[in-house]
Amino acid sequence: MSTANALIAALGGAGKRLTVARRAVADAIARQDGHFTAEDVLAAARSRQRAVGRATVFRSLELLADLHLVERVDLPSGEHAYVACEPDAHHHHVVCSVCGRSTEVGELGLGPILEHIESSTGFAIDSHRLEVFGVCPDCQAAATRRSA
Amino acid sequence: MSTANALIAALGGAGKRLTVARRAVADAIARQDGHFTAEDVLAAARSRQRAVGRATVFRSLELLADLHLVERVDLPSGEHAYVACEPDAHHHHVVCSVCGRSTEVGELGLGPILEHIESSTGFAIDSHRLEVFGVCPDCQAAATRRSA
DNA sequence: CTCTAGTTGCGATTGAGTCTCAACTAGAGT
DNA sequence: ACTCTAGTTGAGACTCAATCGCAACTAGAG
Repeated sequence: MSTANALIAALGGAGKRLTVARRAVADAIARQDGHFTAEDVLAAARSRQRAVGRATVFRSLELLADLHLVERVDLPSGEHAYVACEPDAHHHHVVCSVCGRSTEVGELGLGPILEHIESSTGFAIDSHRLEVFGVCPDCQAAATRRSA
Repeated sequence: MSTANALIAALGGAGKRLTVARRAVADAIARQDGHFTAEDVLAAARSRQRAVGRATVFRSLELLADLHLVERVDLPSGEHAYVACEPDAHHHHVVCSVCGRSTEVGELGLGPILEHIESSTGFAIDSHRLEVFGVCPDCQAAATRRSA
């Protein structure tokens, strides 16, 4: 599972200790498909006989979020979830509202739009969040099949 | 306070009863400047001797959100807040991270971007949320003054 | 004025997320 | 390999927003 290793390596690179608990969290995240909640990670770690304390999961998630290895997403339902993501470029997530899987999309020319907002409102914009929700190809196909 | 009346009128138009509790909630929302949390509304109603039950505030907020009279915003801190907004056009909010005041900005050519996402990912997009955080002109001025 | 479905609000409950603090350990130093 | 210590962990108590159940209430139709 290279993703878990990538997470772990990144932690090390940030001068953080590579503890067993963090490896367990990284591992749990790596095998999540799509978005996941803190509880998911907690349960995943627990079910793989490497239980991790609730507090630790939250702390690790916060740590990973700081390093931009995971990103926090607020689902339309109001739930707080996370998605693993590439740390490099600025990007956004498209979340499937049926299966929860998420896909990254790169920066897409939001820049000019933000500039426009800055100049028209006078705000000094320092962050933004674009969350897109829809139905992924798989679920669309499944839906079509079902209704046919 | 025309905003409160607008909210109330809209409720009536949607076939909902115009109860005292709802008027109180509408009133509380109308005098909020910027975003507010459910607790703010609760406290506001309470302090104006027209106390409203906690549950009722949440129900009313949900109702107003359904009618697009308020919109739910997730602050970077993870807090759930609401902002009053015009029900008409599609628009987004720019929230000041210092004072919390929010400004509406209209639709800004996000359409093409979403289409691009649809075609490149195959997702059938049904909703999106753009939240922009920055510092409003007033707070920028205040900050400049302080550091000068 | 009456009737009743839509609403309300109290209080209990849930549950995510935080905090405390003693015990533990990764990894640098020797 | 052994030691030392600051960073880290975890159990569980705790907080507090948010939800629920249900009996009482009331807006508004008839």
